[in-house]
Amino acid sequence: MRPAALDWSVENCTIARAMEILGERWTVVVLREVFNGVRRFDDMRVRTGIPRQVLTNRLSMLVERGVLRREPYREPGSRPRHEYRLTGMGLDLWPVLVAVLGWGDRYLADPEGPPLTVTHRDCGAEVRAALRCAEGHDVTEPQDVVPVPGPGARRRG
Amino acid sequence: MRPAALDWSVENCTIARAMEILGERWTVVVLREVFNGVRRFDDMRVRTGIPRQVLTNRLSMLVERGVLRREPYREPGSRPRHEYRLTGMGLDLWPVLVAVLGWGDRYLADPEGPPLTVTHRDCGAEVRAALRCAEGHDVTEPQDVVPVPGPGARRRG
DNA sequence: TTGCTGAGTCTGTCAATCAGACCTAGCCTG
DNA sequence: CAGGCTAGGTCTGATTGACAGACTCAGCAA
Repeated sequence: MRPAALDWSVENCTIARAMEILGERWTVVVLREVFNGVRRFDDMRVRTGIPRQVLTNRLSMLVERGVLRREPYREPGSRPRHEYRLTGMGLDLWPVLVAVLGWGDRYLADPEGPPLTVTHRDCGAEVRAALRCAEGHDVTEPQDVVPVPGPGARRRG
Repeated sequence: MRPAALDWSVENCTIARAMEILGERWTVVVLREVFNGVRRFDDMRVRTGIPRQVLTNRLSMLVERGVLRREPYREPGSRPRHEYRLTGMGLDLWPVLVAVLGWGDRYLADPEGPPLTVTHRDCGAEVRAALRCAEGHDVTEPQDVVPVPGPGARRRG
């Protein structure tokens, strides 16, 4: 059976566009750091082992794309510096990070368990990414999700 | 304030491990194709424009890592071939793909809207990735999620 | 004046990406 | 059974990116 997807163009696919930002080796690791509250160049570098040049590139790319912003700050007794903080666009990446974390925890963790969990501030219970439809139904089986062309779909030329 | 994360090692971080698989330029795009039902080498290549060599590499990497499997099939009147299908581990990437799609749709879509939506098979309503805690509370604000060291956490040496 | 520190830049090496040409197994047609 | 077609690749060479290690630079402090 010929997949229906073959009739539709992928030139404006938003997954591809998102992966142009997120799809470089270290980008998501940098975002993990920022979500964890690590906001300064050298802290990130020491923790992650990312080469300086690459970290510089990734951070400026993320600033340029609007995911992070540079925020000046000044600690008493040192000169003014800046740190990297999430913008609204960046904060909205939480579900992506949590989804990746959940998958990694399930298939790639060491036997003793994952090194990090995310919890709900109010009740302390573990937070996970779940799929839900606009009608409020939970979607647990992958087979229950059907991709369909959206408003911006274009036929292939 | 010094971030607590600095005390913890990241060597066994499951996000980093997941991104070793997902974090290459084309991997997620390949997965998007497979989730959309496009399972054959040439269909993918024509649709995505991925260079042959790279597509070969990505597919065999994904097979090797257990995300895809090669399935032989035979269409009447042609020789036996094989196609790529998701394993259980691969199917569990749905929440990741949907989360990326949701973010991309929100910030990177063309004005006329996203080219693809995912819907619930039963009711046809749009499916989105949401965060929920184990107690069943919905988590809508990024600030309501708190990262804490998990069972596999190691102090930094 | 010299030194320290956070946040870089510069340089050279090595690996990955990419485009484009070439190859190959099995089927089909003449 | 020779030749062609096609899906699914290899091979080759040019460009880009990752990486390590050394160097730079601004401002504070001794």
